[in-house]
Amino acid sequence: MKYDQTHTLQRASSPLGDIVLTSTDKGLSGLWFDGQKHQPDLSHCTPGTSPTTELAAQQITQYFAGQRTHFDVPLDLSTGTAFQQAVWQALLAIDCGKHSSYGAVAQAIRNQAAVRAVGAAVGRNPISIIVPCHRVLGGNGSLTGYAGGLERKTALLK
Amino acid sequence: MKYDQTHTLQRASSPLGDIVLTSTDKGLSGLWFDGQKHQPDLSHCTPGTSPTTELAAQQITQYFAGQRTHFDVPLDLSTGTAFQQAVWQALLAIDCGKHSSYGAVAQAIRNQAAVRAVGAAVGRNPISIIVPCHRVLGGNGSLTGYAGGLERKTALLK
DNA sequence: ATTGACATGTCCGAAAACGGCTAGTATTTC
DNA sequence: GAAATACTAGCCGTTTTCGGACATGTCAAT
Repeated sequence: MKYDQTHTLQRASSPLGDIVLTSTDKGLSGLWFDGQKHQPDLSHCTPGTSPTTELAAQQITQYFAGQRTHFDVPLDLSTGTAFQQAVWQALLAIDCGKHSSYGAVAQAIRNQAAVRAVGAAVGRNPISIIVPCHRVLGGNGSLTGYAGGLERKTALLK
Repeated sequence: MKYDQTHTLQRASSPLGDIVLTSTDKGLSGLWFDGQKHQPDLSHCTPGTSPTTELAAQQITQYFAGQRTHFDVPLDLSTGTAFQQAVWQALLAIDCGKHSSYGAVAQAIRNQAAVRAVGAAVGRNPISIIVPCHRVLGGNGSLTGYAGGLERKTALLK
């Protein structure tokens, strides 16, 4: 996946490491930990800030400070396929403090059998933290994987 | 083994501890001492009473009072495998006051060699007391085991 | 075009373990 | 010697465990 020049790119830092934010005119389009897995090619983005990235960075800071459990930044998830968007939308329904499983998500999008595909889609989540991909555990409650590293996943589940 | 909602579940008490009775429309399907071994999952039963459980509870009371040596409650043993049902049927043929052995039961069901399997089946007897699993002793007349505890077994052999 | 690898979960078959045993040999006891 | 224990190895249905196979959507690499 290549993000084009219409994406604004801003850098910031967090207790769990530096992060990168990107946005389009439709909303926040990306949020990755530095050097995490599945990070797309951002070389064509125009560095800088935008109201959206600024707002997101601010809310992320509050979130890590424990002063926020819910985000209200406009999101632009149009980069994914229809299936991926459905999965990511389902993730947004998991409230702070709750968990889910890959099977449950598959059920939520009425595609019971696509459990494995859900796993792949969750892994490609472009907006860490805000789209709570870290709240998805294995069916038996076990931590399974995280594009940013398992230690970050456990930290986010505090 | 899981007992479904079609089973009615009633509680009662006896000199040897509290007991649980379950029934279907075909007859009494279970009778266990509270918390005994091999008790199946009863969480899906509908609590309440039925003519069958009432009758059984009444006859059990009489039995413990020494006023009864034989039961005539309709039984539903369909929960077990074919082998288990055969064993349980064989147990019903042991009159009050008499004993048998695992080997003898094996012989009774024409499966001479399945002595050990008989032991396992006897242990899973779903209807304590009425199906007299406590009257089965070791080949040398020794008490061997009882899902509800050996002390109950000796007490029942009074 | 094809293939293979994934942040999984379910199902089915085969294999192994586990008993409310027993009869047959060893070892111990008088 | 005889009689009490102790260990052994078969017996067989059930239960538990384990190992594949499979389904699904995407992406990266042939």
